[in-house]
Amino acid sequence: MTDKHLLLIDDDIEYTQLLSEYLSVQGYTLDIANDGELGLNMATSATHYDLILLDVMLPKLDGFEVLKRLRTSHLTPVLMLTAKGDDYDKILGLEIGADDYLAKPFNHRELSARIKALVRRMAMLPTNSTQQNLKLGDVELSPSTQQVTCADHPLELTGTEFSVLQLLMINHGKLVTKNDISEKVLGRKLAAFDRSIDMHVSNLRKKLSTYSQEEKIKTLRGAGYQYLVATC
Amino acid sequence: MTDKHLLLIDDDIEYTQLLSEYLSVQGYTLDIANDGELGLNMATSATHYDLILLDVMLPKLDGFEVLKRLRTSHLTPVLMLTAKGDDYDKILGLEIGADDYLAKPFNHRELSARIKALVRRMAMLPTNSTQQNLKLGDVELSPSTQQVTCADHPLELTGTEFSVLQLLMINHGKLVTKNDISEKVLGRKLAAFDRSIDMHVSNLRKKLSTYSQEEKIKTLRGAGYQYLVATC
DNA sequence: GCCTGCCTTTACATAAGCTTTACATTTCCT
DNA sequence: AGGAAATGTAAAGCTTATGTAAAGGCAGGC
Repeated sequence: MTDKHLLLIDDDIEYTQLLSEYLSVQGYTLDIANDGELGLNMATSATHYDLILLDVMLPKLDGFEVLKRLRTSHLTPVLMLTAKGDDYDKILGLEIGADDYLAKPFNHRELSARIKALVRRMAMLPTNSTQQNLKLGDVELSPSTQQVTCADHPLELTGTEFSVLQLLMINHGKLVTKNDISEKVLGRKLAAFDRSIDMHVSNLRKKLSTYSQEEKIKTLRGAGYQYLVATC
Repeated sequence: MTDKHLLLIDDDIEYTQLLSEYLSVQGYTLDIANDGELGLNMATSATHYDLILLDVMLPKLDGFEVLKRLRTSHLTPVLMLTAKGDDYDKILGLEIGADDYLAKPFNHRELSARIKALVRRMAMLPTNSTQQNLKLGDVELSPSTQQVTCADHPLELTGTEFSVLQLLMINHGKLVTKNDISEKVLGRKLAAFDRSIDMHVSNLRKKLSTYSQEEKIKTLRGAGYQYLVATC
């Protein structure tokens, strides 16, 4: 039913077996790593995990260290587990980027409920990563080369224009508020009377219109902008 | 620094005062509701909350009920609090849509860490994604795309019209007073002889009637308006 | 130091849409 | 029925958001 892919990093082999069975029944696919090093490798591999269950006490690389290193490159949600009921541990874990924390021994149904809650919430995130190539209608955007083409003609975009277009394309069909654009692209809150975003959008439209007639960026007055999905 | 807006729903006034102070220092803006009904109202008002802290034991409407009703229209993250350490409660809360659960008495720093973790994760979402899509009869409303369709035909609504319709649809079957509409949509009290709401409703009706005959918005004279539930 | 490119600000025209006005119509009360 | 109050709505008025050209400013490169 759920078909979500989880990674469990825990050195207690008996325990992992048990959890594995329990979570399989719930409809999750579960991979297991019995030490921190392997766990980190798997977590950062090409395999996409929807959620990582991470024990704190681990051989080779402890849970905090795994989390810290994972967070340098990945935003995968992490639920930490620990034998200690130590508050300090909890707080530290959450501070350095864990999404939830559960002290052993825990009720399996609580674990299951917390997993479900996290997965449910994560499903709301836009699926596209910022690394992915995007193609919508006659517009193609390639993050690796910073290149955008419209009807096969390359466009000369500035870095900011590129980022704005990318954000709009990732969220195509959806409203993207000016404040979101400002925060994500310019790294600052939208101030009153700040017209920068309008200008970048205006410039984008001008460049996009060079090789294509159809309107691509729609204004939602009082709200923001929206990249129109191809109607064909 | 954070500047995040939280809503605390808890009837223990002393306790809320304390938490309020504590969280203010952390840089959060905190609104407080001392009963479930008020809390639900505030949570569904035009004010956007980044996170709701919800006690289970509440006068008028208990925490579970508040959460259930909130979730019919909003996906705002909720952290539940409870005096009981009851696992069953926790699981129930998480099942019906809470994002986290903390048993009282808790370490303030743990609360703070969990809030931070949730807010951090939620910051990755587009702003308007915390509102549910609504569908009643042949009318569909989608906050993320700011799109309303009637019998599968898209309607061109203004921002205000959209918000009025959303409010009416959220409270379908119930009376929504003009003052409520004015406060939640326009952000101001309804003044005498103010006909704005009437006009917005009038325009809405006109647009809705384009593709559908049945009356959708009923006038309750002297009181307000009501979105009629589909009779089929 | 001086380009050069790009982001931001300024300024103004324009358009969108919210509010007000005015009047017709309906409802309710006595 | 008569009248007051509330509502429906077209149209005018007004406020504000937006589009965009042009000027200003800032930083990196040569």
